[in-house]
Amino acid sequence: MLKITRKVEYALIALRHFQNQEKDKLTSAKEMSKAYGIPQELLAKILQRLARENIVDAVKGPAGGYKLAVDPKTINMTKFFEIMEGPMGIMDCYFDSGCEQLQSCNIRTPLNRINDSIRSMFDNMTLADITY
Amino acid sequence: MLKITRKVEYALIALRHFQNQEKDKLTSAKEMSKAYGIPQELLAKILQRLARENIVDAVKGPAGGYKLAVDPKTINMTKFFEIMEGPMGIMDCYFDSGCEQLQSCNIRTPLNRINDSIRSMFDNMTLADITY
DNA sequence: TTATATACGACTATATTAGTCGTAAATCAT
DNA sequence: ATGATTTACGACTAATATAGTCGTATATAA
Repeated sequence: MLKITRKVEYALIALRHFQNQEKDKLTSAKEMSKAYGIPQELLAKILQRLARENIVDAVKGPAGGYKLAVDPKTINMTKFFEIMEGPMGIMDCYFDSGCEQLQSCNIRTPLNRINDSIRSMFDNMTLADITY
Repeated sequence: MLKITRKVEYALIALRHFQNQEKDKLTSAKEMSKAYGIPQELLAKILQRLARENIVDAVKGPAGGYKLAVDPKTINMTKFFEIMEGPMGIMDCYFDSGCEQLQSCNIRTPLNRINDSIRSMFDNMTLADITY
């Protein structure tokens, strides 16, 4: 119920890590997984996604690793969550239209309002608000 | 990711139903399950919990059913969610202290802030805001 | 006494999330 | 060149959480 996933959690830990780091210092998935007690393969996949989305830069080879590619101020949290997890809504019918009960549903409108509130809260927040 | 559960969803549908209803009119789980396409046993369990919490009154026997017991204005949403689902927090360590990674965790404080924001948003909302 | 309804715990099924594994490709040092 | 190290990525398995079902008991109106 209204929980963020580990995928998001680990991504935030990683991003915050980069911030506490010299600007262009690389950190490998291995180092980081040790430092924070996160399964290495899982963290690796998460860093890979962040790299694909150009939030971090990846450098291959020995002494390779990852570093921040952008200023965290420029990435809003709604976008960030949706990069990591796909559409963010407290109920599926915010995006999906495949709900059988739509006819008889009497709570769609108020839940949409709540949804909008949560989204706008995260819209008005950037990665920097979390990683600083 | 940040989803409400069907348990909560069905509970809200039920409560809204009662509001659109004559004040003391009883509705059985069976009727309601038909009207909204919700599995009867599941809805029944949810109504039973609402009854246990004195949010609705239950009347047994033929022609029995449920009706609102309180003014929805008097129940705040945080409390309501926690009645239905237990502790509400975007991460477990908001309540639990059993996290192995606490030492190295670098995102607890900012996530707590977000959590507080969400909770206070729901604290400032009553059931009536959803069921009207 | 029968039919209907709530009460409730135990159980099963399904979906989501978390984590692992195998393999490929880039890169650096020797 | 070759081996060690690291990213890249999809397929797979494991664990957990959510959704839904079932059996049985109890109350009550007709």
